[in-house]
Amino acid sequence: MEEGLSIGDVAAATGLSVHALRFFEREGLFLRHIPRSAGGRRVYEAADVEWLLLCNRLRESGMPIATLRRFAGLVRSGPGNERDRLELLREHERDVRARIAELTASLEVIHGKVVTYERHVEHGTAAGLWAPAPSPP
Amino acid sequence: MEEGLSIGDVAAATGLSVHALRFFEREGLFLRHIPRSAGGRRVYEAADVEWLLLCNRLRESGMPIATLRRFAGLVRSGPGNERDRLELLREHERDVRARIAELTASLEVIHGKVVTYERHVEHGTAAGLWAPAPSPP
DNA sequence: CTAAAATCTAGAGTTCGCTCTAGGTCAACC
DNA sequence: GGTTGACCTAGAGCGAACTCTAGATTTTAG
Repeated sequence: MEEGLSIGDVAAATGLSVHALRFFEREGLFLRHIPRSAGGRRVYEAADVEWLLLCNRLRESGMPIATLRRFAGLVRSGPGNERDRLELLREHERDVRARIAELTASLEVIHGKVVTYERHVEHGTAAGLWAPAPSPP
Repeated sequence: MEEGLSIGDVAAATGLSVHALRFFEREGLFLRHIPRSAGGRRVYEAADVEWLLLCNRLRESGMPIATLRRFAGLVRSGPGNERDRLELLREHERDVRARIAELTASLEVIHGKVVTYERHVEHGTAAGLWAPAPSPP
């Protein structure tokens, strides 16, 4: 057992499938070319896993692959473009905040419906319910 | 100009495209069969628009079309299944809260990155930045 | 009356983000 | 040394949710 992680190790460590890892590589989402062993297998390092964990955060928070690729490209091309990286991250932060606000607004509507239905189920009050013939939403 | 809204009116009122409205109909997302005019055109009513606005909220908050179809089916089949509707809505509310929590957690990580880059850009501190050769994330 | 705009149906096409298959090679265990 | 299991490449396939096309009809405006 040498230094270096197999694709299976990385999959286990990141929650990504081996298919997804090969896909990420094709998409140019890594910070470096992943070297191969004598037998042609990918050999990863801990830093790759850390990067992938950040990628997971960015993906989970709704960043599209294309944007992630841009960010990876900026990081890959080394120091000097930190302003660009900052701008990209700030924009994503704005998007995430907007998405949270939107979800919170929807949540209030949905919770209102839940409360209405709870009252209906418990007290037989039908006011505010959607129904085809008798009562509306 | 009689009672009844054209598909274009409903598109304008809901923000959905006319294509999407026809698609929604094929998918069984309406609470009733939308009647046609003498010339074969869809004739909607205000209640359809209200339902679509709720659909928009549910869709924006991440409810899949399949679930929306189940909900529409419950409402369509009239009184008697309010417990099922309540359960469906509660489950969705749980999903939305979970999604908000996930986004909030990611937001903290992202905001941390933003702060790190801000410090770097303003003070030349590179600690905590991803870079290929010199400095890691 | 005519030309343009809106609508119709049926079905094909698109985008995103993987996921899976086929047909191998390579490595690890007993 | 053989057989299982992990891995390889290239490329096809998939599910979700629309979106668009084609070709015909209908409505509206001038």
